[in-house]
Amino acid sequence: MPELPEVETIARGLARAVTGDVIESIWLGSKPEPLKSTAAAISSAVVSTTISGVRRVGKHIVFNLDPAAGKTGRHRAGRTIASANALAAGRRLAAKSRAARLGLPAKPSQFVVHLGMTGRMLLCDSSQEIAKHTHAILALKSGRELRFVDPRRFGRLSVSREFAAAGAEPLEVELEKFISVFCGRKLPIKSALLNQRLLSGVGNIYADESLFRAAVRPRRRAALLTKEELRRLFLSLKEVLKEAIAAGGSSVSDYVNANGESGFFQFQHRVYGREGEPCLICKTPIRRIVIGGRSSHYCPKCQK
DNA sequence: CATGTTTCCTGACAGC
DNA sequence: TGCTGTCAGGAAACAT
Repeated sequence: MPELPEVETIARGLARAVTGDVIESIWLGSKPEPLKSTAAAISSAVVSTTISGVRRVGKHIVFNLDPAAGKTGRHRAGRTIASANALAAGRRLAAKSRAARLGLPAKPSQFVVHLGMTGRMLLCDSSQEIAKHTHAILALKSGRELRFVDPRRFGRLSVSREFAAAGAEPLEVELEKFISVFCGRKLPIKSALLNQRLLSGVGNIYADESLFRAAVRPRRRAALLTKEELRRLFLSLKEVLKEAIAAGGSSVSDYVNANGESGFFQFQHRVYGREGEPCLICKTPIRRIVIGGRSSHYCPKCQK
């Protein structure tokens, strides 16, 4: 399940690998769920653009697209994508943008990917077999392909002019702002951490891990945490996110980076997925409860 | 508005 | 073996 550290790892890998490459065509699967924008809007925003950068915003991967590539001429006639069986129902779109047709200078745009639970954004050689549950393929001038694969279809694809996350970035937010975000919130601190309007990018694993490090129980009402507890949470969250990024993220279900490699932060989890196992500090069995429909792991002795 | 609940979706796994 | 049922979870939609 990709959260901030996993998406950061993927975005960094993609930035290194595809910045400067040109998107020549896009294929979108027949299942409409992963598309937040219309297929036509995605196609016209994406085709014949140069990828000028890739970055993470919250749990989103944002591709910055420079339309300059569209001016250099028509993109090639599309290569036939293999495995027609699996892909026959899809739409292959390589239409020029409206601006390009009208001879207007096209504006930069952004291709935004949310991986949901099981989404992957893989950089593949075009000769590689197309995996089951592939919902989008971006063909690049270099001959490679960016493929969006998502069995559970909780992931989302969209295009935007200036994508911005609603909540604060946990790695950038300052203490004062962090404290004010939880002010007056009656919901459990665990739920508040997961609320993307408050903070962007924190998911179930790092919510549990940061609460353990801060010695705060997940069910505590956010508004009732002391300033000192919020300060500890603030520091713990930044710390655990940085450590996880350094480890290439956590591979708990099927997360892999853009090159299909696993992370290894799952071996450093102190409470997540450790129900019944001894607390690493006091040996008390780690407890698992459900808060807002999310499994939550904590040490009943260390966390108050 | 704030908060709680349901929904989407498929693979993995337990139990029979 | 193979079926059925349950669970996992991000975030939007819906209900309270």
